[in-house]
Amino acid sequence: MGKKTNKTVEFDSLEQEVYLNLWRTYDRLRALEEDVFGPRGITSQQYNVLRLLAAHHPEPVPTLTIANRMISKSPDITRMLDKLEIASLILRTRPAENRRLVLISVTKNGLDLLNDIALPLKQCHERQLGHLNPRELEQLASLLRSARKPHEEEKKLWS
Amino acid sequence: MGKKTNKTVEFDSLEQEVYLNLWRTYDRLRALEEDVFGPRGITSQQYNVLRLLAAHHPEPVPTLTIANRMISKSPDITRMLDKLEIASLILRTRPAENRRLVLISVTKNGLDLLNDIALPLKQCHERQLGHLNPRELEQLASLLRSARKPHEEEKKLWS
DNA sequence: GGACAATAGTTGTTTGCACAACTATATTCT
DNA sequence: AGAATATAGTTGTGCAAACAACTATTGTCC
Repeated sequence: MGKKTNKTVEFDSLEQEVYLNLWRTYDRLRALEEDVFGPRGITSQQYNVLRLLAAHHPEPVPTLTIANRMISKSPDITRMLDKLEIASLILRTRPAENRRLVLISVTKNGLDLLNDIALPLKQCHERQLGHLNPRELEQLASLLRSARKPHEEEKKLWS
Repeated sequence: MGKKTNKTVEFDSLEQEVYLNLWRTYDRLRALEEDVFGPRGITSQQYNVLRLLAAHHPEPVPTLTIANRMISKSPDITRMLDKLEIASLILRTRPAENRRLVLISVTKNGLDLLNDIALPLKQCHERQLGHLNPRELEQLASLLRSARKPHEEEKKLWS
């Protein structure tokens, strides 16, 4: 009784164990990424949007296409793009042919930011996962893909 | 040029690929869990706190010990416990021996909620990951543990 | 035993996320 | 051509997370 117990919380199932490990691991690695993005005044979601736009550059991309390709879906896409526009990292245009669309393109500023962040980010990824060998990394990526496969909506092919 | 390109965003490194897969997979599976917790007016963080308290029950646990064992660290522990206390799922006491501490214990209500949620949650985990076989699940859990190992502070042994 | 430091929580503030309701534009169907 | 429907974004609101500054209590050490 009086003894300071250090009981561990057992898992209820193997599936739960995997899920909690997934959560914890994501959380730990995310914290490292935030050390890269935070000081540069950008979130990792915003970075991924810029990355997507750069991949399509110089073609612009409609707002909701971006939203659908985001890793973590954000109904807040408008306000997020607002911030990127204020920082003049992106540009919005409303084409005359279809005035419902708002087309987004990355600016020179945006491309420069991507460029500046590339090396520190690569180093961050190295710190995050560089201790695993390529075989383990491939295996992990593959298992993660299988894990979420039944839960992916088609058409939403991010990255 | 005029052609509707459907360019995919390439990964800059294997590590980045794994990290983005981790993020996406976590996000997809989390959405499923929220379907279980949301309607019951509890978050998965709160659930994990109750689970921790139940594992120690009837011994109470100090506030910051809980905070340190949480999967995703929350500086917001006080306000989170406020909500659990209002829902009378936990109880707070300030021991006379050390009045800095606030000891938390789970109530009958809290234990009942855990009980009610156990089956639907188990079914959710089954939906999340039941399509992987036990060998794959073990392998995934193991790779996830290795992945975050260098980033775990000792002493913060969650679960 | 009184100043200083360490421990344990709390509160303030800002930003991000989620859900839903809303506006504007284009397409379809009779 | 005009009503109904579908598409594309935007805005309102409430809740949760992140970071830092603050209070209260206890322990340490001349």
